[in-house]
Amino acid sequence: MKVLERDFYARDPKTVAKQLLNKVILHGECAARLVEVEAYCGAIDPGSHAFRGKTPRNATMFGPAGGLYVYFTYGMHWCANAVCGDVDEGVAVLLRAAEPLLGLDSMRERRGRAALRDRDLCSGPAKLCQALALDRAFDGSDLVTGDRGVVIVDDGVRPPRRPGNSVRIGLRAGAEHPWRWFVDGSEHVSNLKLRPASRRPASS
DNA sequence: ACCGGGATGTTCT
DNA sequence: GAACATCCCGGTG
Repeated sequence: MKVLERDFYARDPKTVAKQLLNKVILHGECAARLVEVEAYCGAIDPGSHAFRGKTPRNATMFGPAGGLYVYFTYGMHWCANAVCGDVDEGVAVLLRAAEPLLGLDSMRERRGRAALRDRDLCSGPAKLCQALALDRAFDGSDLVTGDRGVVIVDDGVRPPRRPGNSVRIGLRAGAEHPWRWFVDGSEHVSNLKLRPASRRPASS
C-alpha cells in the first residue's frame, strides 16, 4: 500500500490516465478502486477547461501535478480530476468511475437513497464525488501529501494490460479524441447503456 | 430496456 | 442567452 508520488502525476495525462486504472482513492473511511478515467490535454484540447487559458475556475489545473481539481457543473454536480504534467501546462485526468471498497454505508447515505446497488454508488464522475464527499473544499488539495485527507494509493493491483478505450463522454468540443479508458468488463463503469448489454445476473 | 426532459447555477459569448 | 467533462425520474414498448 503506497501513496502515489508526484512523479507519477507529472507526466502526459494520457499515460497517467491508463496507469490510474485499478488504483485506490481514499477519503476518510471510504475507499474506491478507479475503473474509468479520461485525459484532458490542455492547450491542444478543445474539450479541456484549460483550452482557453487560466481562469479562477480552472486555476488548479495549472498548478503542480498531484493537485486535485474539483469543479462544479450543471448547476448541481461536482467532478474531480488529478492534475498532471508540468506547472502551467493545464492537463489533468478526470476520475469518472470507481468500484466501492470501504465505507459503502457512508457512500449510500451521501448518495441519498438507501436501496442503491453498489454499482450505482460511484459509476459516474459526479456520483463518485458525492459518494466520496468531494466538493469545492477539496479543489486545490494535494493528493501526494494528502493535506485535506484525500490520497490515491497503489495496493498492488496492476492496471489492465489492455484497458477498454473510447471517445470521451458528454463533450461537444474535442469529442473526436479517444481519451477515455476503463477496466473492461467492470460493472462499476459509467454509462452502461452505451455498452453492449451484459445479460449476466448482477451480484451487486 | 430505452429515451426524453427537467433540475439547477456558473461561466462564457 | 447558451452551453455545460451530469444525474434522475417518469413515460413508453
